[in-house]
Amino acid sequence: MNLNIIQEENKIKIQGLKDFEPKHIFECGQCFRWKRNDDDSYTYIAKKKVVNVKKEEDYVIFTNTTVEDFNNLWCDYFDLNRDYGHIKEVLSNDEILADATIFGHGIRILKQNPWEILISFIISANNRIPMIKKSIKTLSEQYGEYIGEYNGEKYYAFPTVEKLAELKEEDIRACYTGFRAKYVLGAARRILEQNIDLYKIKDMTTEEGREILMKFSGIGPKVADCILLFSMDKMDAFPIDIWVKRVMEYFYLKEDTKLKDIQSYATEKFGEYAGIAQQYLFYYAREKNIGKKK
DNA sequence: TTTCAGGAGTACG
DNA sequence: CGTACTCCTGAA
Repeated sequence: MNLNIIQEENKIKIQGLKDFEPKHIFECGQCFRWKRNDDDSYTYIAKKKVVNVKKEEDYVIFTNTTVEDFNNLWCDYFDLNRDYGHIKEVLSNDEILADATIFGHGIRILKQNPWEILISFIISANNRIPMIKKSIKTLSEQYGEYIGEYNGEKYYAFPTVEKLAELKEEDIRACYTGFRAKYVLGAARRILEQNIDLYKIKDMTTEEGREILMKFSGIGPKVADCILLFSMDKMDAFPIDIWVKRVMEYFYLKEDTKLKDIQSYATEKFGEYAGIAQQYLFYYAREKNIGKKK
């Protein structure tokens, strides 16, 4: 992408960034820690940095960062080297996706941290987004490293594997994780004790990765696919949550289709971009309340 | 005011 | 395959 980067004090303005809409990116179900501010900007912490992102007309403004960090960190994090325009064009051969990609035109898949995503999506099981956010926020505030303040809000890193592994189940339960506390603790201890390198899963096939992840107690097919898609570059992983199930049944399949059958239908239809299609469909379904019974 | 249904994937029977 | 798990929201 040909970008024009303008540096101003502690912020940089990027001109010509296509297919980038903060609301679409942060509210399509892939992340839980970006905080929406009153001015429609979003603030977040990653790699021990707090950054604020805002769209203003043709500019995307990154505040509290440098050109260096943008190039080394955020460029990759926001998947800026992937041509979403092309992907949308391919997906638009399907009539439904043609609509969904227009509706969520600024969606990008963030390249998030595998450990944080693994725990976050264990917490997401059978849970609602506001509660998931609350759990992760509390866990970070209690057990993560303090990084800094932005706009009056304190920001903490996500707790390390070691830190979570040494806690008691009640400590984790106190962070509103409910029955998932034992899964969170179990995952941390298992990774530590068996010296599991989550980054190695990136080099495996999606199928192999899914198999490994599902060996964790608390990780089923949906959570495994979220981890693969959101932190391991597996763009063909197709997580089926209640919204995706609804939207797939509403537009393509009959009611009460088995998850396995939805899965294989999506793989066949959307192929290597199934995961990206999933994001457009999820956002479309959730914002428009599609398929939900009254 | 209090009560209770609704919502969400996974483990386990 | 059916059922329990957890706890906040919002309607009754």
